[in-house]
Amino acid sequence: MLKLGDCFQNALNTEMNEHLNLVTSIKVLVVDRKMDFLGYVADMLHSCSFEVTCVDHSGAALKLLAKKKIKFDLLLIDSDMTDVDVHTFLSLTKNMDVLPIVMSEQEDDAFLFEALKNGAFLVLKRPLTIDAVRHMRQDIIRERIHKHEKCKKKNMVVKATTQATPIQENIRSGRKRKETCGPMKQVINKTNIDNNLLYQSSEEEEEDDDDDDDSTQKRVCLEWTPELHKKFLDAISELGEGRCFPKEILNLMDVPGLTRMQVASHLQGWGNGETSGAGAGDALPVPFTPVDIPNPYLSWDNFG
DNA sequence: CAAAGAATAT
DNA sequence: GATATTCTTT
Repeated sequence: MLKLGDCFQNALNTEMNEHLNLVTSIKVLVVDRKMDFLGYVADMLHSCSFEVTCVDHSGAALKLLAKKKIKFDLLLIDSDMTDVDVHTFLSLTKNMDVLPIVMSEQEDDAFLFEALKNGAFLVLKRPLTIDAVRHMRQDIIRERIHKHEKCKKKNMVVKATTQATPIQENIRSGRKRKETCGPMKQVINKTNIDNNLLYQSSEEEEEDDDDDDDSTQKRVCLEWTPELHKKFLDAISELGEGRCFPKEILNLMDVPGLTRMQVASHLQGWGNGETSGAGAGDALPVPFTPVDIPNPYLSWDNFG
């Protein structure tokens, strides 16, 4: 027997579950090279019911973020990392779906500005206080609420538009890819991030790559910021424009977390454009000195 | 097999 | 249009 009140109760329950989902299992990745501080921060985060993963250098952090095995809400980075400059690190995480928060000893505006410009959500003074952590938690929850509401709206729109269409199962346009029979390409990459991982707390979170809460997970992709691009150019000019291979560029750039593929892709895209021409619209005032470019066909137009 | 480079896909 | 991913060649 269904009483009128039950419906109401159900609605209330689902709403409560919704809220519960939005305020629990907030995952944070902490990056700090100092172990003791890492422990201190982790404890504090735990006490505010965060799920904490700690890492002692940025390379490990970038790998974890790129793998997307765990969907981190928050990235807490110490400003003085040995392996890479914070601002570079920030720009690397720009398009990943996390809120980056920088912990810093410094308080000057120059630093603050640079960090914020590079995508930091907040810059906090060290040592972290419990209050700051509580605030961070609220930031995340607010973020989640906004996302959730956007999602709900989107779903409603989708439902409305696809009302009467039969479920056309993915006949992807164009040619079919990899329909070849034979051993599936299921090479499990043995990534050894565990070497760099100090510890992972909370449960062992083994969700497959289905979307957990919020549907579409944003595709992460690297943004080639001017800083990164400068490193790239420096590497190339050091190698000589003639023979510069992605792997060597990668090594020379020495940016943790950057992959050879990404460099290759950038090289391809960059190479298609103007290669150090007579400065049509070069965005960067990089003192790029081309080394032995064979250019026997200088424009004859110059001679009338 | 690994890496580069070209061709596509997102 | 920028970046990623896949395919083909080296």
